[in-house]
Amino acid sequence: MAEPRRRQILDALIDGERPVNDLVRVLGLAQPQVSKHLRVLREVGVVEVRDDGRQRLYRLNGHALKPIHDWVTRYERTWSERFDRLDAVLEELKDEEM
Amino acid sequence: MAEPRRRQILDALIDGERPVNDLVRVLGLAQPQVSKHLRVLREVGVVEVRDDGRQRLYRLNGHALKPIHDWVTRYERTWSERFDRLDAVLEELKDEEM
DNA sequence: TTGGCACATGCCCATATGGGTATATAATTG
DNA sequence: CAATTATATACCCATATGGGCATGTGCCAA
Repeated sequence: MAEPRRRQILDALIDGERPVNDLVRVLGLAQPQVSKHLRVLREVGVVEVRDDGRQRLYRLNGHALKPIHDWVTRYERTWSERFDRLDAVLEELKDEEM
Repeated sequence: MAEPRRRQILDALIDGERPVNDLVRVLGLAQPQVSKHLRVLREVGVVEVRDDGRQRLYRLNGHALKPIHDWVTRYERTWSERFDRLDAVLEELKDEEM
């Protein structure tokens, strides 16, 4: 997922399934390389395939991204103002204990 | 950030700044390698340093993780039930238009 | 059934990456 | 000032990674 190309692929799939050739055009990369990236994404489970005649339609499986989301979210408090009020409250509680 | 060791470092810093040697112990890796990882993290801006005598205290800068968070969050709808109700509403609106 | 698509796989190569060891530098202590 | 501690940097090396090219395989159309 650190790979720019792979993120490009996911971004391209965000609103529906697409055949490989579409992605080849989007990435401006040769077909074999795209297939290779797709293989990796498949193995990680972030995309899924469906055979359709001689095409293979790839689609997202965002579920596989949840762990990443969960991980970064642990750090959200370090930038989000959403937690400022909460922090204040906790601070008050701490004071009351003393 | 794809690097497990680097995530370990961030996890170790999550509740406060720490000198390099602490991280060396946490990672169970030699000091130079840890310093190298820290350098990378520093260059990306996800950690910051502060000199303290002959120690260097590293701390998180979660702000640099926001882009990652924002990116994965775009995919949240593909797994989160949070959007199910919203999807239903949009579906209804669509029907009304017709 | 033969030719042409759409796609996957195998192989090669250059570069990037991460770990290991030795060493340099700055601050501290005696 | 010498020795020691904390950290960074420089090199080296093995492996991983990504792209390019050639080729294999399944499916469809004529």
